[in-house]
Amino acid sequence: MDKGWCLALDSDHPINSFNNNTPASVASFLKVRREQYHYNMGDSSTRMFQFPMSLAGREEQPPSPPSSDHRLVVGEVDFFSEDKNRVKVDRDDEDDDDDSKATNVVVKQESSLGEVAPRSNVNTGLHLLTANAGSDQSTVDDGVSSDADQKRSKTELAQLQVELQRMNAENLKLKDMLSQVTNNYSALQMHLVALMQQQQQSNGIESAQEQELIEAKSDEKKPQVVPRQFMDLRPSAETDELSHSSSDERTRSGTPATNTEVVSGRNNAKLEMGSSYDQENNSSFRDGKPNGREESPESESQGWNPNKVQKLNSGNKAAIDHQTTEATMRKARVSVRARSEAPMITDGCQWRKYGQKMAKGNPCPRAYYRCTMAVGCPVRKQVQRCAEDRTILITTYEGNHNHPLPPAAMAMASTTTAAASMLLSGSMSSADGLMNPNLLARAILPCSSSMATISASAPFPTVTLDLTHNPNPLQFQRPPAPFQVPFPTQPQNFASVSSTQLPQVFGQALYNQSKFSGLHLSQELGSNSQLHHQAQHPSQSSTLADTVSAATAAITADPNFTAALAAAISSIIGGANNSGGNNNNSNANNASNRS
DNA sequence: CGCATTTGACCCGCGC
DNA sequence: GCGCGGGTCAAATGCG
Repeated sequence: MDKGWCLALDSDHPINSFNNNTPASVASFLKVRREQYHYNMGDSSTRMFQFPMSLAGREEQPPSPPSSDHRLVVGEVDFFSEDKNRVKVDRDDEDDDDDSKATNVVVKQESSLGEVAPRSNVNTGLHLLTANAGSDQSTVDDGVSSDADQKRSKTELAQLQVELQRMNAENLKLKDMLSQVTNNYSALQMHLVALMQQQQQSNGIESAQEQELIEAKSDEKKPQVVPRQFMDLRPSAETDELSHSSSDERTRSGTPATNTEVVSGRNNAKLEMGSSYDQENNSSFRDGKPNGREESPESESQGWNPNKVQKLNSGNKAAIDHQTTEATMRKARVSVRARSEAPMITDGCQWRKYGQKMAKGNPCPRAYYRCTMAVGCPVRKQVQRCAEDRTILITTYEGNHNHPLPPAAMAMASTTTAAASMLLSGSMSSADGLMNPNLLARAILPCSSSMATISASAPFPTVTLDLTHNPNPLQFQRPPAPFQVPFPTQPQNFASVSSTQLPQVFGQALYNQSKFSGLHLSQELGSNSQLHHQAQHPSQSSTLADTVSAATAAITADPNFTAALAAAISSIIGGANNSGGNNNNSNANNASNRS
């Protein structure tokens, strides 16, 4: 500890370090003072030097006073405690900024506590410490400080304390706001899903028999299914069973409840986490049956309960319904097209290549990667160059990370998750299972719907973000450096965001609906939010974090986004009439083509 | 030696 | 049922 304090001693320690607004920073600041004071005053200052120590010890150090004498002092002068002394000081400071008053209070406490250090000593120490280091030496040499200096230093200290407390209070407020927003968002989501579920039920019924059957099923499923779609993109565990059963069985009443129960333990856990866990849980993308391979005891993911419901509802419906249902059962994918000379875009995650195949219709091989940032992380991606334009790199992401992500990875991860989330949630909505891609795209990318396309023709619901065009032609004329997501570019307005920033903007736009932007502030908060994976590492701040924050701020502040999102939700709710429900995404074809 | 990549084999779904 | 193509596995290989 002491060593640490010594190291913390910085002669140039700026007062404005308090901007960090953390007790730790204050503590370190005070530590410096203590160290200097101790140096100046020698042993006689022992008690007094406990003053700063108590401050520091509160936050970052175990209270281990060198001697018992100091205990009283520690307790009494701890500004972070709720004790009366502190309150008194605060009140005095707030009520009256009079320097002398504040000074008096402090001195009183110290005097009463320690009864040792003469006022001059205390003041001298504070003065020395408060003043810049350069002046310390001179002051020490003089051995005496003026009352004005003493008062000034005391006042400054008091002001800093007040400021600190004010910031703490503000911080708490922000936290409350964040949690409130998160809760509201979750509640809204649940409500929306519930509404859609109801509409599904009412609309999907074609015959009395079917209706009965369906109702029975949906009742069983409701509680579990509904949340899952939003809270967890990952394919429901039921999938496993579903996969086991033949397609014929799917249309039948099947065993949704049973299925759910089978995996309920896992699902519940995930739901409780609120998150993120992986959607795919594992290994394979295919929706096939369970394969005996190592990774997938649990399953492959394919389906969602809503899908089942739909199937039940429209069991004998046309091939279209079947098609859309099938597609929905698979995982949503997010495909990003970007120009890059690099073999792979830098998205902040660690990937391990596990396969490469030649895809039909493209002379360029397709590489398969899986996320290695955590064991068992289900996220995979495929990387392939565009056949037409080899400078375009197509990266397709699947799944959600089941581990915290560094800020650098968060942008893309949140992008994919948000896109998938949007895709799936939107897919529930539209009539005849087809949703308006423009609407969705607009909701996702309010500034340029043309960049996001949705494909139902692909084997998986896929959102494609085309970052190869730039709404603002001037912005994309950057050298063909390896594509990096996101670019730590200068902050810009959301409305004029460059295509290269879209991933992060895109992701954050939705991601932050649940997490809000302040996220960097606390880790604890992250656990609440439902949609996803990532709990950030606050420690890894960087320009990226700043960029993300800037984008987030811009997005949340952008009325267009709000409007677009509202429109999307309205459409989803309103458009559910025809739909059997949940299905997917529709239209535009693109992305992954299975030739 | 450990880890990552390569690459052929295998599994699976789908269409014919 | 067979072939095709996508996706994954895992032994072989390469690299630091």
